[in-house]
Amino acid sequence: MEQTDKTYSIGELAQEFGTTPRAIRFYEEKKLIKPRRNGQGRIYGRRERARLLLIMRGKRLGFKLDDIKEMLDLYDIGDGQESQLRLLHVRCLERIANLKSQRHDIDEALGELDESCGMIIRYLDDKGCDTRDLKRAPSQT
Amino acid sequence: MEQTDKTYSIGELAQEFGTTPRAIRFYEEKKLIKPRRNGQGRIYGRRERARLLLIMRGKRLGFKLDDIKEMLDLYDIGDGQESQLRLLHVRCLERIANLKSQRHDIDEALGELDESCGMIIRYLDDKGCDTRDLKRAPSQT
DNA sequence: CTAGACGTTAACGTAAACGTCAAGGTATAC
DNA sequence: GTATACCTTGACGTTTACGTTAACGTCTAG
Repeated sequence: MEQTDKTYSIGELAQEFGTTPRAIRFYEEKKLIKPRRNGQGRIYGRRERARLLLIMRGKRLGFKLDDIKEMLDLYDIGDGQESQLRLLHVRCLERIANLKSQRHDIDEALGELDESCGMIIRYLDDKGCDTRDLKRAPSQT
Repeated sequence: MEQTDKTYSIGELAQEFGTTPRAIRFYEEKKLIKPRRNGQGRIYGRRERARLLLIMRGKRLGFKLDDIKEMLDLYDIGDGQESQLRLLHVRCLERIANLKSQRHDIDEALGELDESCGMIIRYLDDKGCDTRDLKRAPSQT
């Protein structure tokens, strides 16, 4: 029989997820997690670990903690699933639209910046300055 | 002879640049602009208007006010120009790298989000739910 | 016994760019 | 005179996700 009830300390989880104890306590303060208690100490089980995983993922995707909390809460009720998944789907679409808009803004800014660089170089060239060093590393990445 | 010394009130400039008087005063507080005074009233001339233009442009490009201030200050000294333009060039390159990195993060998030949407739909499909409405508007924009 | 390593709560600090009062001056229109 | 619109300074509020003390408890090694 395997031990299926492994538990973790706050420090362990922090390391595992590349964050800090402070952050994890913060999530608790924000009601995203609710670990068991051993007196004053916190004990995290598989369930809490899983939630943390979802939290970190949500953060990577750029959701706010409030949004993540909403999703987790839905997941918790876990009954009618369908409407919950639909809401999740909506949230994802919203986020996608948001990100696409951001990417668009970034592309525009990149365009302007590229122009600016060009203008600067041309200006310096005209003045007879040495601009060879500025011409390295064009637009890549 | 044309009147080459047109002046503006704070409200006029705010409107023209699609911002608010509060914001413009804030830029002053941050030493980005220094309008003349008529007693307690602020008077903006062409020079100030031009600076505001640069500020708004800087903001569009995602520079922080501190960075913008640095650039404006350089522009002000306006003597050795060359080293100043070089610094400006560096700032632009930095910003470009930054934005490209951001865009990369966004693309990754978009990938994950797209997957998520797919998973949700497949899951609901499997459960025999009607997902036709979720399938509209795929990935465009 | 004592030092370390880890944990705890509580509460204030931080960054960025303004928003939002409060409380009043000034100038124009009627 | 008075209503109206625009201006002023000053100062605290907002948002988000924690960081950073302070001051103290707990457990294990030596």
